[in-house]
Amino acid sequence: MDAVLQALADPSRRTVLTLLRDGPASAGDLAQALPIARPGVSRHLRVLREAGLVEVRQEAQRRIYTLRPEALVEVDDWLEDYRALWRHRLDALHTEIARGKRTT
Amino acid sequence: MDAVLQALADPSRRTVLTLLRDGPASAGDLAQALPIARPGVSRHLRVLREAGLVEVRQEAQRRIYTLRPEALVEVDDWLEDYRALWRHRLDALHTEIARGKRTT
DNA sequence: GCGGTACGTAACCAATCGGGTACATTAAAC
DNA sequence: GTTTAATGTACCCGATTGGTTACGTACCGC
Repeated sequence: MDAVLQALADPSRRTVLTLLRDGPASAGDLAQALPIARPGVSRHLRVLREAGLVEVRQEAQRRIYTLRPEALVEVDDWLEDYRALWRHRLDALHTEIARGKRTT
Repeated sequence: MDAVLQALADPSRRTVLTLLRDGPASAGDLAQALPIARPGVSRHLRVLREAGLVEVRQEAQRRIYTLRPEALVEVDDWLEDYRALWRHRLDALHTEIARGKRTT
């Protein structure tokens, strides 16, 4: 969980995930799609891999990266504890509007 | 969105959110529950506030922080694009694995 | 007023991060 | 075996982070 949220904090890494949603891609392809040089992308990919968000397979000299969306289930589960709260809050808000009241 | 994920990357800040799930708390209370000194907590609270994850109200000398779980809806929405993917993956693991195609 | 309490902010510092360039490595092609 | 392509790693460097202590500020009780 920690590693996943850490990985998601960086915009470049989130872009990589977005790109991989369209299908697997090589490190070079990903680097070309980003505004940073290849070694930088390589390090981002390492972080994503260690967080379990992508997996890699070797294909000749290329390393093909694939999205592992299951890793995001951790985040989904973490959110679960808050979902009830924000739903309750939105409900309460609607109720207050309906009744014309305010709290606190 | 960016600010929210940035805020969530730090474990101390996530702990603050967890604490606030039990109800509003003063900055001092939160600091006492964390292994870091009050000024550090103050800065964490600032980050959380600027991300919209908490809100403050003044009560005499104390500043009472309240969770704003709605801010997490952003993350929930961001996850949405991936949810379909991981469900599909879990659902049809055996059939989809054979997919080795890609475009150049 | 004056002192104490509860904060936030400023200044500082060590550590980490995210970028770059240069080099190492691996596999294919010849 | 030498060359070329693809990619990771090592190293450096400036910026940011997360923690500290010291200080400033607002509020209450006296």
